[in-house]
Amino acid sequence: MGNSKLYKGSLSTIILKLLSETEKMYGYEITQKVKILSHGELTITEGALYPALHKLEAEGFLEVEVVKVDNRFRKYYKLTEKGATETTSKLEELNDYIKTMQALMSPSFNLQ
Amino acid sequence: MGNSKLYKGSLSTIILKLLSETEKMYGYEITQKVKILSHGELTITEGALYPALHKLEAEGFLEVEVVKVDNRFRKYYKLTEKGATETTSKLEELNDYIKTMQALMSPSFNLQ
DNA sequence: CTTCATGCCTAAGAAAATTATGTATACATT
DNA sequence: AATGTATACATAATTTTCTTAGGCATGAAG
Repeated sequence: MGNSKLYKGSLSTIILKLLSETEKMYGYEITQKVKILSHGELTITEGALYPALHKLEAEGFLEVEVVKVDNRFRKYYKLTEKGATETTSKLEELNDYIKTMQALMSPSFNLQ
Repeated sequence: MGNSKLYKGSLSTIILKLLSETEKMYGYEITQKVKILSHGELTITEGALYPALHKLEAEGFLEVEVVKVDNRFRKYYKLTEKGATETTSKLEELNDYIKTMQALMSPSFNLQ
């Protein structure tokens, strides 16, 4: 377990998708959720996550709300409208990629 | 067409898989085959392909045979034994990744 | 004689990870 | 009291792997 490789380019799609379902989440929560949903197959490193969140925010896809909980602060992220649109297009892109890869991996299904 | 994004990390898997089916191929041939199999969805740029081929060769996964055809030379690549093993593990890795992504993208299927 | 297809190549730069830290709180264990 | 683990944020250096943009050469078609 814990060894499914993260293909570069898919992290932002994962973040957006999770936020399209949970309204608002903070970074650490995202890493835990990914572990659970992937049954321990995928670990999001913090060195990848936080820069990705900051970039999505800078692009206007996420907005932040800082909340103090138990004397610790959390930065909750949620989708903007622009971010919701982006999520749709990222998901489509991922599905296209998976279809394309399956076509390449199963060439016998593609003889015309 | 021609806009399916190449997720970083998948190119070597594509090359290995194609070579596991066609015995020997040269670079240009690989770019054309990918276009056909992906129905024009995916274009492998030469700037990505040739360095990737050289790396796979350096790692001992491919071996080269230079052939002169029509006064032009071609570099045919074929899998080594080590390369065949690597292909199997790369394909498994890709399948795991796709399964994991589908789990993340369809969380309703993952409630325990 | 210019363009397109075939066929190889590399260099500069960007994108997006990994790896390795650093900071801080709080709780449990030794 | 000291250490480790979990929570929670962050950045810096490095590596991997692309994209973009070019170069070189042959041969056919226009």
